[in-house]
Amino acid sequence: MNLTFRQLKVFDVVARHLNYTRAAKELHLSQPAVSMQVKQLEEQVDTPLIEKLGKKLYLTDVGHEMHNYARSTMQQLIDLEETIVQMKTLQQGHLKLAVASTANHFVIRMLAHFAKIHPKIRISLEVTNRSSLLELLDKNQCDLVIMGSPPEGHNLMASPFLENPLVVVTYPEHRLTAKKKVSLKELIKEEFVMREEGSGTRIAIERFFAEQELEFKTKMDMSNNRAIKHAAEEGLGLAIVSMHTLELELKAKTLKIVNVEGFPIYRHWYVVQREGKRLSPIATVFKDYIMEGADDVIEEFTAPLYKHLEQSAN
Amino acid sequence: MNLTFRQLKVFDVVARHLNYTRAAKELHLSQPAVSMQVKQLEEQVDTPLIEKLGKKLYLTDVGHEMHNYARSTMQQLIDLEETIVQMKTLQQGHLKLAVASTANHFVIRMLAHFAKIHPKIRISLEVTNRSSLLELLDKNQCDLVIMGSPPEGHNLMASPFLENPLVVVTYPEHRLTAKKKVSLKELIKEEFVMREEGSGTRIAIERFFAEQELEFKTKMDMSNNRAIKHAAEEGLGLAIVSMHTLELELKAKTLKIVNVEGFPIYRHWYVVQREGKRLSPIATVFKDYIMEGADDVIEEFTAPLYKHLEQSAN
DNA sequence: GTTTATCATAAGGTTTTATTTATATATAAT
DNA sequence: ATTATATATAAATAAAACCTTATGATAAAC
Repeated sequence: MNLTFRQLKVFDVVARHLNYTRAAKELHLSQPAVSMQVKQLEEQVDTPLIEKLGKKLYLTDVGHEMHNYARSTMQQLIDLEETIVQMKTLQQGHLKLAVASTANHFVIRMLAHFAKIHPKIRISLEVTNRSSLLELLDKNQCDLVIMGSPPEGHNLMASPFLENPLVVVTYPEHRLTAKKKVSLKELIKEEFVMREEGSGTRIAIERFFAEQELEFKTKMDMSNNRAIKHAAEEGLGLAIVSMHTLELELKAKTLKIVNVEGFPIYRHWYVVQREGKRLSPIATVFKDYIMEGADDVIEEFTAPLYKHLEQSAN
Repeated sequence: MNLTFRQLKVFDVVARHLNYTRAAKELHLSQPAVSMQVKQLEEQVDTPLIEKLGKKLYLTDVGHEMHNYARSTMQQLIDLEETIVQMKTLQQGHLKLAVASTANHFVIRMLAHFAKIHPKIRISLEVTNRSSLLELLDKNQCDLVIMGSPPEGHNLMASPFLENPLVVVTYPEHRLTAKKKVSLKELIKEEFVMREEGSGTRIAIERFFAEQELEFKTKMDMSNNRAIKHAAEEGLGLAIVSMHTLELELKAKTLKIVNVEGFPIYRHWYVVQREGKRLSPIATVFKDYIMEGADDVIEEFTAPLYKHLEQSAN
């Protein structure tokens, strides 16, 4: 059976009017054109759909079935069109994000704002570690990833959108917090609580010390950023973390920034996507938002943090 | 937007495989043919449906929507086809009936009429005794059975559709036929020609006399209704039979109804089907016909009979 | 009986569609 | 760097779909 939408469309009009001539007028066609469409449809199902008694037309039983089908299918098509338009105009859509756990906190802030601007958009957010992020990108299971130090050469396109200061922190009573300036030599006498090898933060820190031709002592390493901060609070060692993860701890004064020479280490946060990937409309908009439109929200978030940074230098 | 079913069909296969080459194989087409169908579909909605990252294909969001639509519409089309085939079988179907021999005569009248309404229907009619009827039903070898007193608890569904008067008959010159009213006491002095034990008619008669706490004398019993009537004509005894079997004999005046107190015994004719059996379309139609549409034919058949009944009372 | 309205049929032509082969391009694997 | 695999593009063509005009047929209305 090989129907055409044209046949269904024409048949629908005929079935509504039960009159070929008037149907032809509605369709701006000649009457035979209409008759032929119906006839072809009847040939497809090998059954009469319309029956002529005297001068009047009637739908046969099969004709009624066909009419139902035609209307249903055409309505679904209209719905589909609507959905597509909505997706195109961002009144609908699904934004699939994944973020590094260290970025979680401030990304959620941005998302809260973004969601208000686009209330009908559905958002999925996956918070996970570096390797899972890369896997998600590879499998095309998310639109965009936000992370600290994207690897190169993975067919990825990374755009920095915000500086990401790494700072040294410890519990407030630590003797170094009282100092106006701590030299690197002094610093490396301390023991550190670190992110695991291979993590973005760890790589950045290793590179930094390597450039200074210094080595640091790792007391513990763990993969959870919150656990690291907690360890620092408990005095297990100094921690080097993104300042953006410290909002709560600085406010509650459970941690304090140590003003070390050469710190903060300025890295960046990146929006990452697969090279060649055509972003969905909503993903495009979100990326633009991150790169340009979210300044206010970011400012609001980072300003208090930078204040703490200034304080540590006084 | 002017899609074609072809595009949807091809797109569905591609969406399932996410691989043009394999889709082409399934469709017995060249690979470019497939690519082009998809491309045309994309042009229709003016949005990419499939995206290629590296060597792998993925559906876009809109692609997913389209895929849903395609599958839904095609499934509906399959359903429609099925429905149409079923409807068509109404015009080429096969109605398999079985009737109790006593019902034979008037059922054939109905069938003659029904066959005129549905000229392309093939009809099988089996006329047989009660136990064979039940066996046919049990083996699902017929659609419907028409009989007098369906047994209960055999997973059967029986619908009464016509009253079935049992009357006492004998040859016209019998002394009882002259009487205006014959009492039951008088009746049981007579000898009877009966249907065999276990037959529907016999069961009904036995029940009737048991309720009256009377006993009747069986001179002969036989399984053939026509033989019973013949025996009654020959004066071997009174017969109690369904009035519906008497059309010829009453007309030819070879038998006459005796007006006995409490007679006729009103039983019913039933259409019987296996419980849970999905009747074929044509069987459904025939059952509807019996239950409602055949009134005229039945009336035409029974009216003369009831006249004979009235006469016997005068 | 004639007219009118309506559908069916036929012939003809234009456009669109479906498909193939051949070839180019791109990616991943070796 | 080369090869193998998959998709994209182009050109050609055969088939079909679609529509029109002209005409025939039928039933109801006048």
